[in-house]
Amino acid sequence: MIRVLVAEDQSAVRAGLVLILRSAPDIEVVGEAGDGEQAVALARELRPDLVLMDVQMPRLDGVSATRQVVGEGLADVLVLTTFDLDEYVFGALRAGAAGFLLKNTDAKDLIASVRTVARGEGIVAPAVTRRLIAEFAAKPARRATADPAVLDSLTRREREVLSCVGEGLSNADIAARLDMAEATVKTHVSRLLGKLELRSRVQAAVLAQELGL
Amino acid sequence: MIRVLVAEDQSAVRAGLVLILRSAPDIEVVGEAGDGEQAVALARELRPDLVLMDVQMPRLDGVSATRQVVGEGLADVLVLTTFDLDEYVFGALRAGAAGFLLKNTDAKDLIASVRTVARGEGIVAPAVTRRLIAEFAAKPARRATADPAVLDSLTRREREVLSCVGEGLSNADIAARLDMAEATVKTHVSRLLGKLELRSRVQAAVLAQELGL
DNA sequence: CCTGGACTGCATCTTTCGATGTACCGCGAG
DNA sequence: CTCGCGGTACATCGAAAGATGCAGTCCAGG
Repeated sequence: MIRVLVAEDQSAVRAGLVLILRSAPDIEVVGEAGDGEQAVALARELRPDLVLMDVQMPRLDGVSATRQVVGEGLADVLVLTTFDLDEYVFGALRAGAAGFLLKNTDAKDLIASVRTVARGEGIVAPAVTRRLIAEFAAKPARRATADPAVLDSLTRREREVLSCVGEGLSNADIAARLDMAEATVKTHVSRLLGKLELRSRVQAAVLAQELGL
Repeated sequence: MIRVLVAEDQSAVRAGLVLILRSAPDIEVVGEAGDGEQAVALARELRPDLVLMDVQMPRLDGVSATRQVVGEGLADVLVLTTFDLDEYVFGALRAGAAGFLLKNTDAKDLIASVRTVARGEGIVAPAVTRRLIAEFAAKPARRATADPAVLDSLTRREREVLSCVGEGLSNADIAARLDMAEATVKTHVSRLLGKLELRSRVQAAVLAQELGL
Protein backbone atom coordinates (compact mmCIF):
# COMPACT_ATOMS: atom_id res chain seq x y z
CA MET A 1 0.00 0.00 0.00
CA ILE A 2 1.37 3.37 -1.05
CA ARG A 3 0.69 6.01 1.61
CA VAL A 4 0.18 9.44 0.03
CA LEU A 5 -0.12 12.94 1.46
CA VAL A 6 -1.91 15.42 -0.81
CA ALA A 7 -0.84 19.07 -0.54
CA GLU A 8 -2.97 21.50 -2.54
CA ASP A 9 -4.59 24.75 -1.47
CA GLN A 10 -7.64 24.73 -3.71
CA SER A 11 -10.02 22.39 -1.92
CA ALA A 12 -11.96 21.47 -5.04
CA VAL A 13 -8.82 20.41 -6.86
CA ARG A 14 -7.57 18.63 -3.78
CA ALA A 15 -10.84 16.71 -3.52
CA GLY A 16 -10.50 15.66 -7.15
CA LEU A 17 -6.96 14.40 -6.63
CA VAL A 18 -7.96 12.47 -3.55
CA LEU A 19 -10.85 10.94 -5.43
CA ILE A 20 -8.55 9.82 -8.21
CA LEU A 21 -5.98 8.36 -5.86
CA ARG A 22 -8.61 6.55 -3.78
CA SER A 23 -9.78 4.79 -6.93
CA ALA A 24 -6.51 2.89 -6.97
CA PRO A 25 -6.60 -0.16 -4.71
CA ASP A 26 -2.91 0.05 -3.78
CA ILE A 27 -2.92 3.75 -2.87
CA GLU A 28 -4.04 5.20 0.44
CA VAL A 29 -4.45 8.94 1.01
CA VAL A 30 -3.26 9.36 4.60
CA GLY A 31 -3.56 13.12 4.84
CA GLU A 32 -4.38 16.41 3.15
CA ALA A 33 -2.63 19.76 3.52
CA GLY A 34 -3.91 23.18 2.45
CA ASP A 35 -0.56 24.99 2.46
CA GLY A 36 3.16 24.31 2.41
CA GLU A 37 3.79 24.57 6.13
CA GLN A 38 0.99 22.16 6.84
CA ALA A 39 2.38 19.82 4.22
CA VAL A 40 5.78 19.72 5.91
CA ALA A 41 4.22 19.31 9.35
CA LEU A 42 1.95 16.49 8.23
CA ALA A 43 4.81 14.80 6.40
CA ARG A 44 6.79 14.80 9.65
CA GLU A 45 3.84 13.42 11.57
CA LEU A 46 2.38 10.91 9.13
CA ARG A 47 5.54 9.75 7.39
CA PRO A 48 3.83 9.08 4.04
CA ASP A 49 5.66 7.28 1.23
CA LEU A 50 4.97 10.13 -1.10
CA VAL A 51 3.76 13.73 -1.06
CA LEU A 52 1.74 14.96 -4.01
CA MET A 53 2.67 18.64 -3.91
CA ASP A 54 1.17 21.64 -5.66
CA VAL A 55 3.57 24.46 -6.50
CA GLN A 56 1.36 27.45 -5.79
CA MET A 57 0.37 27.40 -2.16
CA PRO A 58 0.02 30.01 0.59
CA ARG A 59 2.37 30.44 3.54
CA LEU A 60 5.07 28.20 2.09
CA ASP A 61 5.29 27.50 -1.62
CA GLY A 62 5.50 23.98 -2.96
CA VAL A 63 9.12 24.23 -4.05
CA SER A 64 10.29 25.29 -0.60
CA ALA A 65 8.10 22.68 1.04
CA THR A 66 9.59 20.08 -1.27
CA ARG A 67 13.09 21.15 -0.30
CA GLN A 68 12.23 20.64 3.35
CA VAL A 69 10.45 17.34 2.98
CA VAL A 70 13.19 15.87 0.82
CA GLY A 71 15.93 17.47 2.91
CA GLU A 72 14.64 15.80 6.03
CA GLY A 73 14.24 12.53 4.18
CA LEU A 74 10.56 12.38 5.05
CA ALA A 75 9.17 11.21 1.75
CA ASP A 76 9.49 11.33 -1.99
CA VAL A 77 7.76 14.29 -3.57
CA LEU A 78 5.77 14.35 -6.77
CA VAL A 79 5.20 17.94 -7.82
CA LEU A 80 2.06 18.98 -9.64
CA THR A 81 1.29 22.31 -11.25
CA THR A 82 -0.92 24.01 -13.77
CA PHE A 83 1.81 26.09 -15.35
CA ASP A 84 4.94 24.47 -16.70
CA LEU A 85 7.11 27.50 -16.18
CA ASP A 86 10.83 26.76 -16.25
CA GLU A 87 11.11 28.42 -12.90
CA TYR A 88 8.74 25.90 -11.35
CA VAL A 89 10.10 22.87 -13.13
CA PHE A 90 13.76 23.46 -12.50
CA GLY A 91 13.12 24.83 -9.04
CA ALA A 92 11.15 21.77 -8.02
CA LEU A 93 13.67 19.34 -9.45
CA ARG A 94 16.57 21.13 -7.79
CA ALA A 95 14.61 21.03 -4.56
CA GLY A 96 14.74 17.28 -4.83
CA ALA A 97 11.40 16.36 -6.35
CA ALA A 98 11.28 12.87 -7.80
CA GLY A 99 8.72 13.83 -10.37
CA PHE A 100 7.02 16.74 -12.04
CA LEU A 101 3.55 16.55 -13.55
CA LEU A 102 1.13 19.00 -15.08
CA LYS A 103 -2.46 19.19 -13.88
CA ASN A 104 -3.77 18.22 -17.28
CA THR A 105 -2.46 14.72 -16.60
CA ASP A 106 -5.34 12.24 -16.73
CA ALA A 107 -6.32 10.02 -13.82
CA LYS A 108 -4.68 6.90 -15.20
CA ASP A 109 -1.32 8.57 -15.73
CA LEU A 110 -1.44 10.25 -12.35
CA ILE A 111 -1.91 6.92 -10.62
CA ALA A 112 0.78 5.30 -12.74
CA SER A 113 3.14 8.16 -11.87
CA VAL A 114 2.49 7.77 -8.16
CA ARG A 115 3.36 4.09 -8.45
CA THR A 116 6.48 4.89 -10.45
CA VAL A 117 7.77 7.34 -7.88
CA ALA A 118 6.86 4.96 -5.05
CA ARG A 119 9.08 2.39 -6.77
CA GLY A 120 11.96 4.81 -6.37
CA GLU A 121 11.96 5.87 -9.99
CA GLY A 122 11.28 9.26 -11.48
CA ILE A 123 8.69 10.74 -13.79
CA VAL A 124 8.56 14.00 -15.70
CA ALA A 125 5.67 15.21 -17.83
CA PRO A 126 6.60 14.76 -21.51
CA ALA A 127 5.81 18.39 -22.21
CA VAL A 128 8.62 19.50 -19.91
CA THR A 129 11.03 16.62 -20.52
CA ARG A 130 12.38 18.26 -23.66
CA ARG A 131 13.28 21.38 -21.78
CA LEU A 132 14.80 19.40 -18.96
CA ILE A 133 16.98 17.55 -21.45
CA ALA A 134 17.92 20.77 -23.18
CA GLU A 135 18.82 22.42 -19.91
CA PHE A 136 20.80 19.38 -18.91
CA ALA A 137 22.68 19.22 -22.19
CA ALA A 138 23.46 22.91 -22.04
CA LYS A 139 25.52 22.45 -18.91
CA PRO A 140 29.13 21.63 -19.54
CA ALA A 141 29.99 17.98 -19.02
CA ARG A 142 32.25 17.23 -16.13
CA ARG A 143 35.68 17.44 -17.68
CA ALA A 144 38.34 14.82 -17.27
CA THR A 145 40.43 17.48 -15.53
CA ALA A 146 37.75 17.79 -12.91
CA ASP A 147 38.23 14.36 -11.43
CA PRO A 148 37.12 14.44 -7.78
CA ALA A 149 39.74 11.78 -7.10
CA VAL A 150 42.54 14.34 -7.19
CA LEU A 151 41.09 15.78 -4.00
CA ASP A 152 42.07 12.61 -2.19
CA SER A 153 45.68 13.69 -2.22
CA LEU A 154 44.80 16.84 -0.29
CA THR A 155 44.56 17.13 3.47
CA ARG A 156 41.47 18.50 5.18
CA ARG A 157 43.03 21.91 5.66
CA GLU A 158 44.19 22.08 2.08
CA ARG A 159 40.71 21.28 0.85
CA GLU A 160 39.27 24.02 3.03
CA VAL A 161 41.75 26.50 1.64
CA LEU A 162 41.08 25.33 -1.91
CA SER A 163 37.40 25.88 -1.37
CA CYS A 164 38.06 29.44 -0.23
CA VAL A 165 40.33 30.07 -3.19
CA GLY A 166 37.48 28.88 -5.37
CA GLU A 167 35.35 31.63 -3.95
CA GLY A 168 37.89 34.19 -5.06
CA LEU A 169 39.11 35.07 -1.58
CA SER A 170 42.59 36.53 -0.99
CA ASN A 171 45.06 34.91 1.38
CA ALA A 172 44.21 37.55 3.99
CA ASP A 173 40.50 36.78 3.61
CA ILE A 174 41.13 33.07 4.01
CA ALA A 175 43.35 33.64 7.03
CA ALA A 176 40.51 35.55 8.69
CA ARG A 177 37.89 32.97 7.85
CA LEU A 178 39.91 29.93 8.86
CA ASP A 179 41.59 31.76 11.74
CA MET A 180 45.24 31.34 10.84
CA ALA A 181 48.14 33.53 9.80
CA GLU A 182 48.31 34.69 6.22
CA ALA A 183 51.68 32.98 5.99
CA THR A 184 50.03 29.67 6.81
CA VAL A 185 47.42 30.16 4.16
CA LYS A 186 50.20 30.66 1.67
CA THR A 187 51.77 27.42 2.75
CA HIS A 188 48.57 25.50 2.12
CA VAL A 189 48.00 27.20 -1.19
CA SER A 190 51.53 26.43 -2.24
CA ARG A 191 51.23 22.80 -1.21
CA LEU A 192 47.91 22.18 -2.93
CA LEU A 193 49.18 23.85 -6.08
CA GLY A 194 52.05 21.41 -6.07
CA LYS A 195 49.88 18.36 -5.43
CA LEU A 196 47.40 19.34 -8.12
CA GLU A 197 50.15 20.36 -10.53
CA LEU A 198 48.78 23.86 -10.95
CA ARG A 199 50.77 27.01 -11.45
CA SER A 200 48.61 29.63 -9.75
CA ARG A 201 45.65 30.10 -7.46
CA VAL A 202 43.64 31.13 -10.48
CA GLN A 203 43.88 27.64 -11.92
CA ALA A 204 43.04 26.26 -8.49
CA ALA A 205 39.94 28.45 -8.41
CA VAL A 206 38.85 27.21 -11.82
CA LEU A 207 39.36 23.63 -10.70
CA ALA A 208 37.39 24.24 -7.53
CA GLN A 209 34.60 25.63 -9.67
CA GLU A 210 34.51 22.56 -11.87
CA LEU A 211 34.42 20.34 -8.82
CA GLY A 212 31.59 22.35 -7.35
CA LEU A 213 33.75 23.68 -4.52
CA MET B 1 1.25 9.17 -39.95
CA ILE B 2 4.52 9.03 -38.02
CA ARG B 3 7.40 7.96 -40.26
CA VAL B 4 10.00 6.01 -38.28
CA LEU B 5 13.50 4.75 -39.10
CA VAL B 6 14.67 1.84 -36.95
CA ALA B 7 18.42 1.58 -36.29
CA GLU B 8 19.49 -1.57 -34.50
CA ASP B 9 22.27 -4.02 -35.35
CA GLN B 10 20.73 -7.22 -33.99
CA SER B 11 18.32 -8.24 -36.70
CA ALA B 12 16.11 -10.27 -34.38
CA VAL B 13 15.62 -7.34 -32.04
CA ARG B 14 15.12 -5.02 -34.97
CA ALA B 15 12.45 -7.28 -36.39
CA GLY B 16 10.71 -7.24 -33.03
CA LEU B 17 10.74 -3.47 -32.86
CA VAL B 18 9.43 -3.16 -36.39
CA LEU B 19 6.66 -5.61 -35.59
CA ILE B 20 5.63 -3.61 -32.55
CA LEU B 21 5.66 -0.31 -34.42
CA ARG B 22 3.72 -1.72 -37.37
CA SER B 23 0.97 -2.75 -34.97
CA ALA B 24 0.21 0.92 -34.44
CA PRO B 25 -2.05 2.31 -37.16
CA ASP B 26 -0.52 5.78 -37.07
CA ILE B 27 3.11 4.63 -37.30
CA GLU B 28 4.94 3.70 -40.48
CA VAL B 29 8.39 2.09 -40.48
CA VAL B 30 10.04 3.68 -43.50
CA GLY B 31 13.46 2.12 -43.15
CA GLU B 32 15.82 -0.08 -41.17
CA ALA B 33 19.51 0.43 -40.48
CA GLY B 34 22.00 -2.12 -39.18
CA ASP B 35 24.68 0.30 -38.03
CA GLY B 36 25.18 3.96 -37.18
CA GLU B 37 26.52 5.11 -40.51
CA GLN B 38 23.65 3.52 -42.32
CA ALA B 39 21.27 5.15 -39.88
CA VAL B 40 22.63 8.60 -40.66
CA ALA B 41 22.65 7.93 -44.40
CA LEU B 42 19.07 6.65 -44.40
CA ALA B 43 17.93 9.51 -42.24
CA ARG B 44 19.35 11.94 -44.84
CA GLU B 45 17.66 10.04 -47.63
CA LEU B 46 14.31 9.16 -46.13
CA ARG B 47 13.76 12.14 -43.86
CA PRO B 48 11.78 10.21 -41.25
CA ASP B 49 9.97 12.02 -38.44
CA LEU B 50 11.81 9.97 -35.87
CA VAL B 51 14.76 7.61 -35.59
CA LEU B 52 14.55 4.79 -33.07
CA MET B 53 18.24 4.37 -32.28
CA ASP B 54 20.10 1.62 -30.44
CA VAL B 55 23.22 2.68 -28.56
CA GLN B 56 25.47 -0.28 -29.25
CA MET B 57 26.04 -0.51 -32.99
CA PRO B 58 29.00 -1.27 -35.23
CA ARG B 59 30.86 1.29 -37.35
CA LEU B 60 29.25 4.28 -35.71
CA ASP B 61 27.74 4.07 -32.24
CA GLY B 62 24.24 5.26 -31.52
CA VAL B 63 25.28 8.31 -29.55
CA SER B 64 27.48 9.63 -32.34
CA ALA B 65 24.82 8.82 -34.92
CA THR B 66 22.31 10.70 -32.78
CA ARG B 67 24.60 13.71 -32.66
CA GLN B 68 24.79 13.75 -36.45
CA VAL B 69 21.13 13.20 -37.12
CA VAL B 70 20.07 15.87 -34.63
CA GLY B 71 22.90 18.17 -35.65
CA GLU B 72 21.74 18.14 -39.25
CA GLY B 73 18.15 18.59 -38.13
CA LEU B 74 17.11 15.43 -39.94
CA ALA B 75 14.78 13.97 -37.34
CA ASP B 76 14.05 13.55 -33.66
CA VAL B 77 15.86 10.63 -32.09
CA LEU B 78 14.52 8.22 -29.52
CA VAL B 79 17.38 6.23 -28.03
CA LEU B 80 16.93 2.67 -26.92
CA THR B 81 19.34 0.51 -24.99
CA THR B 82 19.61 -2.58 -22.84
CA PHE B 83 21.95 -1.09 -20.28
CA ASP B 84 21.06 2.10 -18.49
CA LEU B 85 24.66 3.14 -17.92
CA ASP B 86 25.07 6.81 -17.05
CA GLU B 87 27.53 7.10 -19.87
CA TYR B 88 24.89 6.05 -22.40
CA VAL B 89 22.06 8.07 -20.89
CA PHE B 90 23.88 11.33 -20.48
CA GLY B 91 25.81 10.88 -23.68
CA ALA B 92 22.65 10.33 -25.68
CA LEU B 93 20.82 13.25 -24.12
CA ARG B 94 23.77 15.58 -24.64
CA ALA B 95 23.89 14.39 -28.24
CA GLY B 96 20.40 15.78 -28.61
CA ALA B 97 18.18 12.75 -28.15
CA ALA B 98 14.56 13.62 -27.43
CA GLY B 99 14.02 10.46 -25.45
CA PHE B 100 15.77 7.58 -23.76
CA LEU B 101 14.16 4.18 -23.24
CA LEU B 102 15.32 0.82 -21.96
CA LYS B 103 14.68 -2.32 -23.97
CA ASN B 104 12.53 -3.79 -21.24
CA THR B 105 9.89 -1.22 -22.17
CA ASP B 106 6.72 -3.00 -23.20
CA ALA B 107 5.10 -2.61 -26.62
CA LYS B 108 2.38 -0.27 -25.43
CA ASP B 109 4.80 2.15 -23.79
CA LEU B 110 7.15 2.05 -26.76
CA ILE B 111 4.38 3.08 -29.11
CA ALA B 112 3.19 5.75 -26.68
CA SER B 113 6.74 7.07 -26.43
CA VAL B 114 7.10 7.26 -30.19
CA ARG B 115 3.92 9.30 -30.34
CA THR B 116 5.12 11.52 -27.52
CA VAL B 117 8.40 12.31 -29.22
CA ALA B 118 6.64 12.81 -32.55
CA ARG B 119 4.50 15.45 -30.80
CA GLY B 120 7.71 17.32 -30.03
CA GLU B 121 7.80 16.30 -26.41
CA GLY B 122 10.33 14.21 -24.56
CA ILE B 123 10.30 10.91 -22.75
CA VAL B 124 12.80 9.31 -20.39
CA ALA B 125 12.49 5.85 -18.87
CA PRO B 126 11.43 6.20 -15.22
CA ALA B 127 14.36 4.09 -14.11
CA VAL B 128 16.80 6.69 -15.39
CA THR B 129 14.73 9.79 -14.72
CA ARG B 130 15.85 9.92 -11.10
CA ARG B 131 19.48 9.97 -12.12
CA LEU B 132 18.80 12.57 -14.76
CA ILE B 133 17.13 14.77 -12.19
CA ALA B 134 19.95 14.20 -9.72
CA GLU B 135 22.56 15.03 -12.32
CA PHE B 136 20.61 18.09 -13.31
CA ALA B 137 20.18 19.28 -9.74
CA ALA B 138 23.86 18.74 -9.02
CA LYS B 139 24.87 21.35 -11.54
CA PRO B 140 25.00 24.80 -10.07
CA ALA B 141 22.15 27.02 -11.15
CA ARG B 142 23.12 29.91 -13.31
CA ARG B 143 23.77 32.61 -10.77
CA ALA B 144 22.55 36.14 -11.09
CA THR B 145 26.19 37.19 -11.03
CA ALA B 146 26.79 35.21 -14.20
CA ASP B 147 24.76 37.54 -16.34
CA PRO B 148 26.26 37.66 -19.85
CA ALA B 149 25.05 41.25 -20.03
CA VAL B 150 27.91 42.45 -17.86
CA LEU B 151 30.22 41.57 -20.73
CA ASP B 152 28.69 44.37 -22.74
CA SER B 153 30.56 46.92 -20.72
CA LEU B 154 33.88 45.39 -21.74
CA THR B 155 35.86 46.23 -24.85
CA ARG B 156 36.98 43.54 -27.27
CA ARG B 157 40.48 43.48 -25.87
CA GLU B 158 39.23 43.27 -22.32
CA ARG B 159 37.03 40.32 -23.18
CA GLU B 160 39.99 38.55 -24.76
CA VAL B 161 42.04 39.12 -21.66
CA LEU B 162 39.20 37.98 -19.41
CA SER B 163 38.94 34.79 -21.40
CA CYS B 164 42.65 34.14 -20.89
CA VAL B 165 42.38 34.87 -17.20
CA GLY B 166 39.59 32.31 -17.09
CA GLU B 167 42.02 29.72 -18.40
CA GLY B 168 44.31 30.41 -15.48
CA LEU B 169 47.00 32.14 -17.52
CA SER B 170 49.44 34.61 -15.92
CA ASN B 171 49.86 38.12 -17.25
CA ALA B 172 53.08 37.05 -18.95
CA ASP B 173 51.28 34.13 -20.62
CA ILE B 174 48.52 36.41 -21.82
CA ALA B 175 51.02 38.96 -23.11
CA ALA B 176 52.65 36.24 -25.19
CA ARG B 177 49.39 34.92 -26.54
CA LEU B 178 47.86 38.27 -27.40
CA ASP B 179 51.20 39.75 -28.44
CA MET B 180 51.42 42.76 -26.16
CA ALA B 181 53.56 43.91 -23.24
CA GLU B 182 52.84 42.44 -19.83
CA ALA B 183 52.23 45.97 -18.61
CA THR B 184 49.40 46.30 -21.09
CA VAL B 185 47.82 43.08 -19.97
CA LYS B 186 47.85 44.44 -16.46
CA THR B 187 46.03 47.53 -17.64
CA HIS B 188 43.27 45.48 -19.22
CA VAL B 189 42.98 43.23 -16.21
CA SER B 190 42.78 46.21 -13.94
CA ARG B 191 40.14 47.86 -16.07
CA LEU B 192 37.92 44.81 -16.38
CA LEU B 193 38.18 44.17 -12.66
CA GLY B 194 36.89 47.66 -12.11
CA LYS B 195 34.06 47.38 -14.61
CA LEU B 196 32.94 44.04 -13.25
CA GLU B 197 33.38 45.16 -9.64
CA LEU B 198 35.74 42.33 -8.81
CA ARG B 199 38.67 42.43 -6.43
CA SER B 200 41.11 40.02 -8.04
CA ARG B 201 41.79 38.03 -11.18
CA VAL B 202 40.71 34.94 -9.29
CA GLN B 203 37.15 36.23 -9.09
CA ALA B 204 37.39 37.19 -12.75
CA ALA B 205 38.43 33.63 -13.57
CA VAL B 206 35.48 32.23 -11.65
CA LEU B 207 33.15 34.59 -13.47
CA ALA B 208 34.64 33.63 -16.81
CA GLN B 209 34.03 30.00 -15.93
CA GLU B 210 30.39 30.63 -15.09
CA LEU B 211 29.97 32.45 -18.36
CA GLY B 212 31.61 29.61 -20.23
CA LEU B 213 34.66 31.69 -21.18
C1' DC C 1 60.14 5.06 24.87
C1' DC C 2 61.44 7.05 20.46
C1' DT C 3 61.43 7.52 15.90
C1' DG C 4 59.73 8.58 11.50
C1' DG C 5 56.07 10.39 8.88
C1' DA C 6 51.94 13.21 7.98
C1' DC C 7 49.71 17.42 9.10
C1' DT C 8 49.60 22.02 10.49
C1' DG C 9 51.67 26.19 11.48
C1' DC C 10 54.76 30.48 10.88
C1' DA C 11 58.72 33.64 8.90
C1' DT C 12 61.61 35.17 5.08
C1' DC C 13 62.50 36.16 0.31
C1' DT C 14 61.47 36.54 -4.72
C1' DT C 15 58.02 36.89 -8.23
C1' DT C 16 53.78 38.38 -9.85
C1' DC C 17 49.88 41.25 -9.65
C1' DG C 18 47.20 45.44 -9.68
C1' DA C 19 46.67 50.56 -9.23
C1' DT C 20 48.01 54.68 -11.18
C1' DG C 21 49.88 58.18 -14.38
C1' DT C 22 50.81 58.97 -18.97
C1' DA C 23 50.92 58.69 -24.10
C1' DC C 24 49.42 57.58 -28.79
C1' DC C 25 45.89 56.69 -32.31
C1' DG C 26 41.43 57.04 -34.68
C1' DC C 27 37.10 59.25 -35.03
C1' DG C 28 33.11 62.10 -34.74
C1' DA C 29 31.15 66.77 -33.09
C1' DG C 30 31.65 71.32 -33.02
C1' DC D 1 40.88 72.02 -38.08
C1' DT D 2 41.12 70.76 -33.23
C1' DC D 3 39.04 69.29 -29.53
C1' DG D 4 37.30 65.66 -26.75
C1' DC D 5 36.64 60.81 -26.04
C1' DG D 6 37.21 55.83 -26.08
C1' DG D 7 40.29 52.24 -26.97
C1' DT D 8 44.87 50.57 -26.65
C1' DA D 9 49.44 50.69 -25.05
C1' DC D 10 53.52 51.09 -21.73
C1' DA D 11 56.33 52.19 -17.18
C1' DT D 12 56.55 52.66 -12.27
C1' DC D 13 55.61 51.28 -7.59
C1' DG D 14 53.34 49.36 -3.48
C1' DA D 15 50.75 45.10 -2.35
C1' DA D 16 49.66 40.39 -3.06
C1' DA D 17 50.96 35.82 -4.01
C1' DG D 18 54.14 31.87 -4.05
C1' DA D 19 58.52 29.21 -2.92
C1' DT D 20 61.27 27.63 0.65
C1' DG D 21 63.09 26.46 5.24
C1' DC D 22 61.86 25.16 9.63
C1' DA D 23 59.24 24.11 14.12
C1' DG D 24 55.46 21.91 16.93
C1' DT D 25 51.89 18.21 17.23
C1' DC D 26 49.90 13.85 16.75
C1' DC D 27 50.04 9.04 15.87
C1' DA D 28 51.58 4.20 14.33
C1' DG D 29 55.26 0.82 14.61
C1' DG D 30 59.36 -0.76 16.23
